[in-house]
Amino acid sequence: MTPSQNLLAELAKPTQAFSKAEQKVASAILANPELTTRSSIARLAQSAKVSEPTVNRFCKRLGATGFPDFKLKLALSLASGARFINSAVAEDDTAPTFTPKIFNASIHALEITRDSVDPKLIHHVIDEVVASKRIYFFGQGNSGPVALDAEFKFFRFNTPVSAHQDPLMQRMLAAASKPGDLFVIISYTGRTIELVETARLARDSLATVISITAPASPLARASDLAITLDVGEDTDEYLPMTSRLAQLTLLDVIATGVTLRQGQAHLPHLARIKKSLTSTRFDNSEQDA
Amino acid sequence: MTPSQNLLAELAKPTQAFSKAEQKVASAILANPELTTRSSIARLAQSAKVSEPTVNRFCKRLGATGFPDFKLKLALSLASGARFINSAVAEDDTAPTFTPKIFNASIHALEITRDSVDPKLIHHVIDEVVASKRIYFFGQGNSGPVALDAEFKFFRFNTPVSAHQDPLMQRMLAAASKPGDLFVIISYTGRTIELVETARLARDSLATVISITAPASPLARASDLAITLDVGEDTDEYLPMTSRLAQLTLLDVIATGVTLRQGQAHLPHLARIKKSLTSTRFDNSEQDA
DNA sequence: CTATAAATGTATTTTTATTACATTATCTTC
DNA sequence: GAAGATAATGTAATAAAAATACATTTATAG
Repeated sequence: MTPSQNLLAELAKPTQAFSKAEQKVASAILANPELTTRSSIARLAQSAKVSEPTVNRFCKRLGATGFPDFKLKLALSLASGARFINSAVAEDDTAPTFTPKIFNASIHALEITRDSVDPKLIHHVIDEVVASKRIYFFGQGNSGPVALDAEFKFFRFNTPVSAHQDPLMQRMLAAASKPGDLFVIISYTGRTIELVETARLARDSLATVISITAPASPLARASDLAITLDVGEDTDEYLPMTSRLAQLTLLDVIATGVTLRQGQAHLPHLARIKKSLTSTRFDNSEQDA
Repeated sequence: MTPSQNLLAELAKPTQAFSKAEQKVASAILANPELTTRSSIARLAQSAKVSEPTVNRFCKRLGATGFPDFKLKLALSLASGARFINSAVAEDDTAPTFTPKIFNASIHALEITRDSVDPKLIHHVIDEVVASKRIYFFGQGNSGPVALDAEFKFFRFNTPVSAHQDPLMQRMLAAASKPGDLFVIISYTGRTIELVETARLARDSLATVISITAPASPLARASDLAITLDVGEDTDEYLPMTSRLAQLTLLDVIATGVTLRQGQAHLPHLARIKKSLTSTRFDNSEQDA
């Protein structure tokens, strides 16, 4: 663990072996870390009621080369992690307070996912997508729109692709599948009975099944490859499903990987698609009152 | 625009009216911004081959109170924005390298949006949602799934809600609308002709139109309230539409705001919805081989 | 060209941070 | 529980860094 990344947490940690004077410094900083990053050593020493060298020693003990370096690291840890400490939405929140909280929660979910995804697995998934002759995206409920979004994204490739939310349709497609078909099943919980059965049907027909779902869930186990997300949510009544964003971004990653794999060969195809949209748009310059 | 948020971009901007000596300072900083945050003014002056006061003036011109403050702001913009400066996906990227790039681009889009959204506007939007008798979410293309996602989200409230992607259906609904109806139109470009016309039809019928779209776009002008997003993308062939994530999160924010506004009154309603889903799921403990 | 203004640099002062060393408190051992 | 040792803290001096005032140069307009 790098001490620079979480200086604030380090300061607040009760297990820290600070001496009396150092304790004072720590609380003075925690009282207003934001201000501290713009203070002089003299000001901080005064507000902590200790001498300046004590502050300096305190900084060095925490891994900084001196006070300025400490301020820098404090500012950085303030910028990254700190905001999340109390980001639960409360009942008395108003627009200015809950708006950043929700954005931060979403950002946090993406950071977690970014740091936990296994690139090797992504690589394998891309292999499967490239090798497939047909792709189906399945999702129900909240994951339905995600599947639909994936359809738009993967439409750029020459492989036929479709998204389905209807359970019966999903079931029929899975039962009628054949080798070379790829099913990408998206489910936050991985416990939707119909989707798990659909996965089994597809695999019985020797199609490939990839899921984006919860770790160690029935769906993950029923798939050939499972990208598992553990964003950990649904606990707070007010905080929304941040997992969709992680799922969407993951699909972006896969689509990008496929694009890169296919190389320049398909760029004309993309250009044609883009061109087909221009007539539906207002010109960038033109006007309407 | 806050100069603190994007110091690096500010430095690199070619339109900046820097004098000769200041130009030197800018390039010296850009050559190694990371090092600059830990340099003294003397060191930077030397490496830029200018005098120390020139550096100091340079800092003040860019909105800092002095050199230390400038370093702080530089460090902050380095912590947030910097990762993205060269995060364009390159043709020789592989899964381990492009995966974090794409996540970072998404995170960046959310950060930008978080910092640019006007909470007052959000407040007004929530007012409209709460006041409405019926809500329609419209989107086409990539924004279609966003509209659909919103439908799921807003379904929790007692107000009837539906999402539509079909242009004809959208048009008919708008034409047949009446006061109390709320149309939320999602469009990244704000230039889709059909959606703009739909917005006008709805307003002609005295319904309310809120759009989530590009600033100063025809759609924004045709709406009662417009939440504008300027994520700035679509330039890189490989990087995906990060704006959808911003749109989705924005809708999360609005939904949360409505939930908070309605208070405890509707919690039983939510509980009933949650309960209705349990029978479709595998039990958390139970198993299947 | 000259007058003027803008830009840059030099030298100085002020502020800030660090170091060396003295003092005080705390702990250990008999 | 007192003497010696050790750690913690503070005082005062020094060094480093930054900002200022002012001089010089360079560009610009008439």
